Order: sequence, then structure tokens, then C-alpha cells
Amino acid sequence: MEDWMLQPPRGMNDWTPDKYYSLMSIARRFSTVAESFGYSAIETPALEHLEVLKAKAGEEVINEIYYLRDKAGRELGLRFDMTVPVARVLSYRRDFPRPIRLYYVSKVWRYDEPQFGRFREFYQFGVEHVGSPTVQSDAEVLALAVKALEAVNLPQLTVRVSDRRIMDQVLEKLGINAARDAVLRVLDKRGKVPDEELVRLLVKEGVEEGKAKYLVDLAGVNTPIGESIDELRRLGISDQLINYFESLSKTLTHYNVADRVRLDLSIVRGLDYYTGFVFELYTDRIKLAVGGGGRYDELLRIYSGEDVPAVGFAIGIERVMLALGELGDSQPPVDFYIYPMGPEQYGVGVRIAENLRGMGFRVVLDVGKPSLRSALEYASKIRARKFIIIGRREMENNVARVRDLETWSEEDVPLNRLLKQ
RNA sequence: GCCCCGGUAGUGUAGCCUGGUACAACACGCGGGCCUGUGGAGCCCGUAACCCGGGUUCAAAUCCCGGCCGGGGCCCCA
Repeated sequence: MEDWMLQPPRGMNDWTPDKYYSLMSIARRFSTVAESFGYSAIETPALEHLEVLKAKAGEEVINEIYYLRDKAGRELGLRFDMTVPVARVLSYRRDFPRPIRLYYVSKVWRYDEPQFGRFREFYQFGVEHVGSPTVQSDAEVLALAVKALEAVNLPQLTVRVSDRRIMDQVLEKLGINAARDAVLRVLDKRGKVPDEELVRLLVKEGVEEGKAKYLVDLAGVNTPIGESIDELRRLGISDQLINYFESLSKTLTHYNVADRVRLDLSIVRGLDYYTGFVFELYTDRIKLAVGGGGRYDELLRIYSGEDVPAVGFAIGIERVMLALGELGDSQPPVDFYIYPMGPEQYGVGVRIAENLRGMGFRVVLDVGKPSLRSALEYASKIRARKFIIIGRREMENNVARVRDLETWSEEDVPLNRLLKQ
């Protein structure tokens, strides 16, 4: 076999136990937080009908879909997020009482060029909160995301929130006809390219220079959510929206997460389907966002035909792991390693192993290492805590020799203690 | 779509700039021995590699070209 074939496909990872346990422990903590908010787990097929995926994806995302034709000629694609499959499921399960609270820890696939923190196959933890249009829903979802990341001790977590409606209102007020998406796209570059360059790009999109400068200034807004109201008033945002942000801020304060949240009007989040509140999750450990989300009240219509309000987020678990460094959990140790000296003692070994397993211990039974020495060495390497020797001498006295691999001490333990029910 | 870097035993590295001193070194791993029921340490022995194809040269892991593969940056995103 060629060497390159032995590596996983580009952009994908082999989750060997040494790494997989940190991933699972993070996933478990996330799930625990989601369930504490009353969210239920959902999973769907990795493959979807290509048309279902295309219906939501923008032009750029379509190019990132892994697709294939099955033996019956069906065109299928691997899901690139969980929002689409969940929307599809909800479109035929109208019986779920609303609002529907779902969470997932699932693999998704995107045919991107791999880079730091960017993979072709990766895990997302996320929630979909479907059926409620209220500010309370937005706050709940944002708070859940923050609590989840706090539960894995992600350092220096900050949330940047914005709202599609703010820019929409401003654009309308200024009478700017240029394509909204194009303008948002330019403003999204703020911080990466100089402001003067942004102005120039906006002018190129057909925006007058004065208005362009105002827009760039606007995108520069970055204040703690608690102090954002005055800022929004100054910008001439409608009372309705200001009230929204006031309640959002207040509710986040009650959740005790407001101090992590900033209003940052340069946050745009893609081009596709967000209709209101949007947010991105950052840590100072890595440059990339570890997650993001927002409200998409019109997305469900694609599948169900009716507008259903919805809000959600997704967190990239590998990115969280990168940000945490080596802090994750490792493979758990083995509690007992049982070594019968010979075939005559193997039966007793099985019975002891089964009894200890029944008590909840992790037990490895030797399957025929050549010598006691090498079995001991092996047990030490797999981080076994105790090593049980059963040989002729022990059997004659109805005991087993129990060696503590951590303290290097040894004692005889009566067999009936190891075999008691 | 554009740009940069890299590819040496199973793994991680050294050597490459300044071609020959190297049947390529070190660590971990793996196999065995010292050691016949136990210090899992230590020592010894063994195992196993220069991505592929051309070129330059008396001589290439080392320089040049192409390919394949990988990593990272821009863009975009989790």
C-alpha cells in the first residue's frame, strides 16, 4: 500500500484514543449544558439529497459540498452543517410542540482547503431553537453558548453581537440602493483592511463617499452590550430595535453573561440566511471564531412552506480543542489487570474479571503474554492501577496476589473476596 | 482562485545552507537477552528510512526541474 494511502484523506483526522477522549469529554460537557436547558439531542444521516442541501447553500457553499451519485442514480451530498437537516426533519414533523429545543454533536463536511483550525470533516456542537421569535429565545441561545464554553474552561471568552436589522435600517435611511450583501461584505472586512480602503470599496459599489464614511464609522462600533443603547440611539435606530437590545442586554445580565458580550456592528456572519440578531464566539487563544450563530426566521420556509422563527448556533469542537491546548482529558486508566499464570488458572481469572466488571471496574484479562515480566510491563504501559497474579501457589492458599502498580506494594487477597457477589 | 513552506526507519527529530568524513544519527516504539513466578528501572543486542521521476556531477538525503502528497497564509467559514 502506498504511504499516502495510510494517511486519512486530506483535511480529516483519525481520532485515536489519545485524542478522542478529549474530544468526547468536551462533547459530553457541552451536551450536559444543553440538556440542563431542556434541549434534546438529535442526529440525522450524514447524507442528504443534494437538492435539499443546495436549497439553502449560497453559491460559495455549494462548491464545498461533497457529493456523489448512489447506485440507484440518486444525487446525494454530505451535510455541511446541521441546520439544514434539522430544518428538513422539522418540516415533516409538525407535531413537535413549539418552541422546539434541539442540540447536536455531529460531524459535518466541507470541501475547503484545509488550514489551521479548518478541516474537511469536523465536529459541531450546536442548538436549534425553533418556533419562537422572542428576544428571550435569542438571549437563551446566546447564554447557552457561553455556558457551554465556560463548562470546558475556554479562556478569555468574548461574544460579539450585531443585528442584521441595524444595517438594513441604516441603509434604507441613507437611501442606499447598492446591493445590501455587497455592502455588508465590504464592512465585514473591517479591521483587516484600512478604513480608507473600505470607503473606496463602498464607493465602488455605488455608495456616495459621505455615506460610505458614515457606514465605516458605524461598523467600527464596538461597545459592551450594557452600554450599547446610547450608541444605537445616536445612530438613529428605531425605538423598536432599541427596545430589543435593551431587553437582550437586561436578560443577558440576568444570565450573568453580559460582561462577556459586546455590540460589534462589523459582525456580519456570512451572506446567507440570517435575518436578525447574529453573534460570534471568540477566545484570545486562537484567531478564528470558535463558533457563531443567530436568528434565521425565513430559512424554514424553504422546506416547510411556512415562515417559522428560529435561532441557533454552532461551535467547532476541534477549534475549542485547539484553543484549550493540551488541557483535555486523556484516556482513562484500567483498574485491574488480571494475570493467570497458566491455563489451569484462567477460569478463575475469568470469574474474578467478570465479578469486578460487574462492580463497575475496568478490567483487562491477560490473554497469554509470554511471561509475568512482560505482562507487568504491558500493564504498566496501559496505565493499569492493580495487577492481580493467580498462580499455583495462590490457588493452593485460596488467594490472589494483588500488586499495586502505583505504590509498588503487594498483598495476598482471599479469592472469596474477589469473587463475592 | 491566489501565495508561502515542507516530505529522512512505526512515531518525533538531526543531517541538507557549505555535495564526498555516513552501508545516514538520536529518542520513543517494537523483538530478544541479562532474569526459570514479578522493580514495570538499568544495561546489551536486534529491527527499520532519505516520497516518485528526470537532470547536474567523478560523486546527490544534500543542488536544479517536474510530479504526487502534506502543512500554513489570503478569501471564506466552525
